[in-house]
Amino acid sequence: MAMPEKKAQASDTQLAMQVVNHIRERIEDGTLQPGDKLPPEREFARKLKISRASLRTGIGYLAAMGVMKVRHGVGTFVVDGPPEIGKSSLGLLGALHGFESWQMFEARMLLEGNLAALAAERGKEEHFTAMAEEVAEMYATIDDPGEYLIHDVRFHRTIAQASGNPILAALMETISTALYDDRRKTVELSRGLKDSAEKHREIFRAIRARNAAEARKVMESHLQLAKTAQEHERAGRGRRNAHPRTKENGS
Amino acid sequence: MAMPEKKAQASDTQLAMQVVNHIRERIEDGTLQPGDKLPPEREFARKLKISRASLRTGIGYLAAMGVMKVRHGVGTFVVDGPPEIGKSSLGLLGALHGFESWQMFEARMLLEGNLAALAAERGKEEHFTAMAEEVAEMYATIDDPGEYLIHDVRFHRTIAQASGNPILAALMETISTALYDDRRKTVELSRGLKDSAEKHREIFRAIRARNAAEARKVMESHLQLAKTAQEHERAGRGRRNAHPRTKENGS
DNA sequence: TGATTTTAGAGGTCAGACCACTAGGATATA
DNA sequence: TATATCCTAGTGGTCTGACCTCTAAAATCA
Repeated sequence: MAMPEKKAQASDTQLAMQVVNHIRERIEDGTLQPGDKLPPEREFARKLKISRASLRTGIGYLAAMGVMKVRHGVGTFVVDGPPEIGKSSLGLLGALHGFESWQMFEARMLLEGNLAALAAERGKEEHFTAMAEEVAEMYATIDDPGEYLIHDVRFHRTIAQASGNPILAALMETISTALYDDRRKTVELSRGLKDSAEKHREIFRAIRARNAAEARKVMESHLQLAKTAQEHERAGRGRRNAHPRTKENGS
Repeated sequence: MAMPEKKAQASDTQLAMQVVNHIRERIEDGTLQPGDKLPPEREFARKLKISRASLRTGIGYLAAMGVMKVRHGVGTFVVDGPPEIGKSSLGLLGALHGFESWQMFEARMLLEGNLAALAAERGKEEHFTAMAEEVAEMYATIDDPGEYLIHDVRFHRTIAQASGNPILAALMETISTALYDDRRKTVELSRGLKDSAEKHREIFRAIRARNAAEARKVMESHLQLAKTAQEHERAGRGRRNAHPRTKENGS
């Protein structure tokens, strides 16, 4: 047990924080596990002796932090899957503080490079097996960019797990997610899937060989390529800078 | 301009997201700047043609992400100060996924080490000046742990800024905040403030000399010391493991 | 058997009354 | 005048309870 106690920062609504703390306790004592479903709002509110509105405020808060997941008409669940710190805040904070693309890439490269190095030092057989599998799948789906990407993501995620540091993994997950949309387009358009698969195999080999320095280096060069590819592609299609927000999120 | 468009992830409430997106646009087009105040809820809700409840849901979401700050009886403001990704989620996610202390330290050390190296490469004169000032202040407040800590934090924050990558800076800020409480106790209890100041000066010198490798190394050894000190101190006072959550968050 | 409709359960939104906090102005007091 | 106290306007916080919408599964029909 570790995380320093971090109770309701000053200024957050009392009742909402009551909900947050209640749930925190349930999580800490193991009553709530990832994937579990919360009681219906009306019932839960009655149990906590607060109004449904307040309960919802608290749940909204948890949802925003990526701890809970609300499904309309179905229920509210404890989030499952890899943790992501600050799930959806990167975009907003980015707009607010003027983050730039190259900074995202730099952050990602730095994190993944180190993740790869740590994975080389601490990875377990099971991780290697999983990585090998994903690499194989990449080769197998080299003609199906959509499928390919799934294994690509899984491969990187496995490395993150193998690093043995879930916090770093979560940070990486956060950044990757933010980069995801663009990356998807890139991968789909670039014919370089074979080269990409090759690169991934190199990374895998370095990690399995427990060569941390090499793992870091290959990983960084891999991401460097992705970055460059994306920049070219981005430069290719005309810029749409008329209005800062062109809501072209179709894809 | 950079951040990939990241519209309402599936499943988030429509109206609340409408608020979020509205504010996002205002931020992106510069209408809303850090520190700005939002209109009163009743008025704002009327303007957006949604109920106050929905508006509040959206604002709560933004507050949870660390983008907005609500002050009871005063108003709602765009957050000022250094960005922090996933402001308050680390603790919850930690409890949920079992993060451990050493992982926090490792993450911090990795981030700050790289931040220091980048600062050495890219820092500007103004940053060096600010750092020098903080170091001087540290020496000056060596007998006042409370004051000392303020400059300590500012010093590290300046390095983060000097790195030129606000995303990495934000990540480090997040982790530091989570570590803050414990760290505070540590610093107060350890008589090593003089050594600490010394260490900070070393870091500063390495950065100003633009010696990235040295900066990283010294920074890491500094944090390593802090970690060790904290562990000793933690071991010193009796453990309280009876109940996983002993709500002794007084102090 | 397979497609369609119904329905129960859960979250989403709303309106409007009332509570609580903050800051600053008005007033009383020394 | 200086200072302490009170009052009040403005703003967020909470509550109630009705009604809307969505999902998934059961019931029904072809």
